[in-house]
Amino acid sequence: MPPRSRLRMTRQRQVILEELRKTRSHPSADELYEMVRQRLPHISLGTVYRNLDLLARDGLIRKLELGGTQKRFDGDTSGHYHKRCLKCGRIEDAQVETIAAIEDAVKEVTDYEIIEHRLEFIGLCPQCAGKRRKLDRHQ
Amino acid sequence: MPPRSRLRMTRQRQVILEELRKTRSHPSADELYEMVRQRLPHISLGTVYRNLDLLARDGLIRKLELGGTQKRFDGDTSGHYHKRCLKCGRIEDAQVETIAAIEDAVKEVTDYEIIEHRLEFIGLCPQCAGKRRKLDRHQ
DNA sequence: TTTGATGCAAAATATTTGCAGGATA
DNA sequence: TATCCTGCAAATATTTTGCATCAAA
Repeated sequence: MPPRSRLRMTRQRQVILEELRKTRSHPSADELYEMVRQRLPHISLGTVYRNLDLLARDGLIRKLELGGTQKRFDGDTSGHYHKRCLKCGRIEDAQVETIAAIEDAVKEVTDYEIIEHRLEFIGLCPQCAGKRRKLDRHQ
Repeated sequence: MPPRSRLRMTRQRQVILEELRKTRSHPSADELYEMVRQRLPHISLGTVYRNLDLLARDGLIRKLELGGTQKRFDGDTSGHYHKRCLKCGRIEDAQVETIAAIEDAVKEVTDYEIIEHRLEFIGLCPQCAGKRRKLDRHQ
């Protein structure tokens, strides 16, 4: 039997996990740091980074490696896709079913051992698309 | 008519473009810097970064925002997917057709203006998978 | 010539880590 | 009580930028 997780459920870890699960905004480490600081004013950013990494390794959360300069985190570990706004960087869940069969074609032709896949839709969120249209009209 | 690109084809820019198109390895900025330095020993890393950004904006190359800490660059701008090794970080092209229809379902239910999608297959490359199997056997 | 581009170095961003003291199981 | 964890600060890693000079068109 594989060794159980050795993670202690410290106050900091618990609050980080709760705050991340409470939001749908896929926050970056420093955004989450600000959220957590409302409840634990003395927590350090280093602790947030360390815990996000440990929680992700443990499968309790997901570390997202999408566009932008910062990594983002997702409290929802169920398989799902994301959509991302090119202009404001917002990331939301895509409301479509995951496609299990999508890996089949690759598995047939590749020498890789495929473990999972990631699908991301890229475009403009309603707000940013609206702004752009207005600008287009006037320019 | 949209304004033509204002990019001057400097020696540095040209060599960066050539070296990137010459490889299939999706190099990071500093890897490309080393490659380019073989031909232009005095080029600076800042110039490489600046040019990669400009060339990507201009659509001559692609900036890849995949896993890992560094951004990677692709001289092949045709639509294609990638596979990535979890262990060594290698990124290769996935030899499967792109699925144009994949955006249809999202477009139906989303308020986003979808421009493109990105699909990535994640797993272990043959070398790393092989190593792992060997380790498994002996441990 | 005009104006975008370069090299250099410093700055900005994002993340990781060493360490001494503290908390969890 | 044995470890694992935390806060703090320093260290890394990656990318961007100001500026004087250079070079493409």
